Amino acid sequence: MADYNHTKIEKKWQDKWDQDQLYRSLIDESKPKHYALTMLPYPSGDLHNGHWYAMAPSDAHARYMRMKGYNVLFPIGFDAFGLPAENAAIKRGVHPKKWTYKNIENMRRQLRSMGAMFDWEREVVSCDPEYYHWTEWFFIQLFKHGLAYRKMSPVDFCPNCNTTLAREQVWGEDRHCERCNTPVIKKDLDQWFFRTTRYADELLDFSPIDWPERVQTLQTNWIGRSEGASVIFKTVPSGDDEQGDPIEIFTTRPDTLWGATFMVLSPEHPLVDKLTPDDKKDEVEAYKQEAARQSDIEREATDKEKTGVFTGGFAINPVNGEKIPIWIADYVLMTYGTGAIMAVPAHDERDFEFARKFGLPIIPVIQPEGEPDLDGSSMEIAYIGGGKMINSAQFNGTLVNEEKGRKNPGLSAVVDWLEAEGLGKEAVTYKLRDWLISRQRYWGSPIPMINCKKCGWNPIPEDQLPVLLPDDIEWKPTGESPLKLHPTWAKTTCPKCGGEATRETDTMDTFMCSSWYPLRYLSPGYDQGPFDENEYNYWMPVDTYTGGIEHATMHLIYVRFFHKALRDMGIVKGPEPMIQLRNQGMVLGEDREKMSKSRGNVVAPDELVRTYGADTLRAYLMFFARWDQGGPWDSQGIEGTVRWVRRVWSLFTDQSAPASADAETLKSLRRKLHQTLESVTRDIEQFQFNTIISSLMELLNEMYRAREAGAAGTDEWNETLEIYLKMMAPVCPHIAEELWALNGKPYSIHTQRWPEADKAATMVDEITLAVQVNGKVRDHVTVPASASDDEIKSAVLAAEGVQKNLAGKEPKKVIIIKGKLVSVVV
RNA sequence: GGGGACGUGUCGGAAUUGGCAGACGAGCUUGACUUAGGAUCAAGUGCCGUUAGGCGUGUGGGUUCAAAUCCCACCGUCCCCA
Repeated sequence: MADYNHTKIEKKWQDKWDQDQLYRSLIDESKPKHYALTMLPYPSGDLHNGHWYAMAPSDAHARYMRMKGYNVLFPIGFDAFGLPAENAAIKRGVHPKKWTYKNIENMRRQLRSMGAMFDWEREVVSCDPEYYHWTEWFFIQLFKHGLAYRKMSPVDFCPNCNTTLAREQVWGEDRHCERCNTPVIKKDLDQWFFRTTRYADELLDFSPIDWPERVQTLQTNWIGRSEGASVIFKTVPSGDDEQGDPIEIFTTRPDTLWGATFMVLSPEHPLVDKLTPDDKKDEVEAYKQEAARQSDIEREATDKEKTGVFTGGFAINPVNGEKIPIWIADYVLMTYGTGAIMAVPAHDERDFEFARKFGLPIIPVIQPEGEPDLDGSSMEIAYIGGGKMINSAQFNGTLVNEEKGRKNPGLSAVVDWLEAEGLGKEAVTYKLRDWLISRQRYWGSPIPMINCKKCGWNPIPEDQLPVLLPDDIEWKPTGESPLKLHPTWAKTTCPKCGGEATRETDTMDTFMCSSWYPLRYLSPGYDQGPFDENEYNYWMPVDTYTGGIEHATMHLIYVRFFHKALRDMGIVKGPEPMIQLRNQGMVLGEDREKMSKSRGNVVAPDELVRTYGADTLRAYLMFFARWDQGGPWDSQGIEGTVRWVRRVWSLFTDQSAPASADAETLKSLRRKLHQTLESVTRDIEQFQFNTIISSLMELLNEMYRAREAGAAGTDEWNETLEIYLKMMAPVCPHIAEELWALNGKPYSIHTQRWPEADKAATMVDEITLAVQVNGKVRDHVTVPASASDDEIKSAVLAAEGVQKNLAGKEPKKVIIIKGKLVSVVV
């Protein structure tokens, strides 16, 4: 038999599968559907090992589902808008469009070399006008339903490059520009937002979906729901009786209102200037400047030395009429709650530190039961726990526990009272913010909006979509959207009054493109809408979604928000777009660092495919680490997988040994086969790819031994060969197909049914039990599988190792774990 | 600072979720074949010990007949925080 030539075999079958449209996925009502989706790549130009690591196992799972009898859709496409294309244009003068499509061309070739079951007829490219037509259309639908709105918002801006920066272009603790290292500043621009916050509560409900606990935790923290109350404080700016603007605060602890001894505003709070008398202005202004320089994480860090400035203004605590000073401090963020807090130093760590540092009064209002009375002047730390309310007028004695929100009796009672008195109301805030989608960029989907001096902002009529990106653009990093500098593009007429008007020149965040791409795969050429209803009804929702966990708080929230918004507009159905989510880990370089060109630790899959073949690379990627954890690449380690594939080849192509095996050999071969089938089936369903390969290796070793014992040619042997290839097919599709054909089986192995394990074959006649005496293994006994507890017990007590260790004593207890071990307690 | 994940041989990892720790593979050692070996095949490989046996899943404690797995404290590593 010929040697294993992976290059020839892989080419041969890829061509044949292509020609036969083996992976074309069409609606087939006679079969259950399975929509398997892997996150679409950004066309950076080179498919890296991370892509293979994500996609090859996903493909194996999709192939398994197909063999299980599902009609499987496993599409692929390109998330093709984005900043790198524009950077290439600025640096090298290549047009983003040209750069992107050239990269896509190369990546298509690389993706094909993987031998995945992608249906290429369904490929989508998000920068195609046929695609972004509908990205724009969705924007208009969101706008029409009040989910898109315009608001002033700060952007990161590099004063040296004179340009707005994306978040990923801002680096380091000091937040500097990636290109020139200048610290960035904030600049306010009018921008478009989507109302993700409207869905905050629904996004917290994961009950309809099977997503990893970790992603649920990340999203829950990101959304950051907290229950409490909003309370209005009146102000007296200069300390006399003159009425100032009221300040609304949000607190999760309204039960501690009586302990509020001062108030803290975020330095950015709009009322700061009004509250500050002239003699304090310089000091306050200086502090504001300083605070603006820091990141939110730094500002919120509780281990940081507290800083702040007294504004000179005062507020009236509405529950007791006390006049309390208003400070500003960087630990209060304008972006959370109302940007203002009441400070209760006795019961909040940060307020406590602040009060101690600046000598502000500390009044305990919660007394822990069974403890000495708290004393504000001698307390060493804030008391956070529950207890009885004190110093709180009519609420004295009310119980406060550690629960949050309404579940806390004291808190609930105070909220009811605040509402009855008109002093405040129950409130919920979220850390989640509305999604800012404007980008001052060229290479993105245009925002299909027109601004008219008379009629304001209106969407472009839908029959005029898509708004096309112009090709003739100049590349100057000016800080403005390149579209703004185009001489004619922005000039248009108002769709309402027909007068002169201008187009929106910002483009959309590319997460907008990826928020709906599963829908476009359904019918990529469809021009009557974003997708064909028939295809939708058959395929959606996505059954299995795979990709990196790094998208947990971005793409994976946006895609859920988007679906829920579309559902409320009647465009899609169901509570969620993706039922099952599984995340792979990351392949690190051999130096255990993240792979990157600058570190020079990148492993190129093209080269590995050339050397070892796609099948071996696929198998090794599944074998070398836990899929959900990832790990460092080991260029030596792949040799084990190389040997395995070669040994498979060699066993299947050389079966010349005679058939003269004894019954026990054949029985145990068959037992191992069906045990392996059970574990491989279980593992593939649980995305535990590494143990699939180990099980197949173990079975192969057993097969070699059985062949040595003369098993070749027997029925059991032939059954083993057939099932072995079927189990191997999802992992190594090419070699499985080749050996299948060489063994004279009907094309294609990939349309075969996944075999069912023969439960009876996995059973053993005799079982060997480990025997423990006082927790230590002292002997083993072999008993018939059908032995009763009494029979096992007498066999165990007769065993030499047990006798020896009992030393004549009577066992107190004998615990029998069926099929495993027996524990004798003396 | 907060939130989360993790810690098993020289290395990657396994352990059917409380039941014989170290499957499978890499590496290493020895041997066979060989002009040759970075090919292939065979045997061995957690630590201590000549054996009997003892010890062993980051450290210390606890629960249990039984703990890598559950609980508590500590140490360490990694990830996330618009």
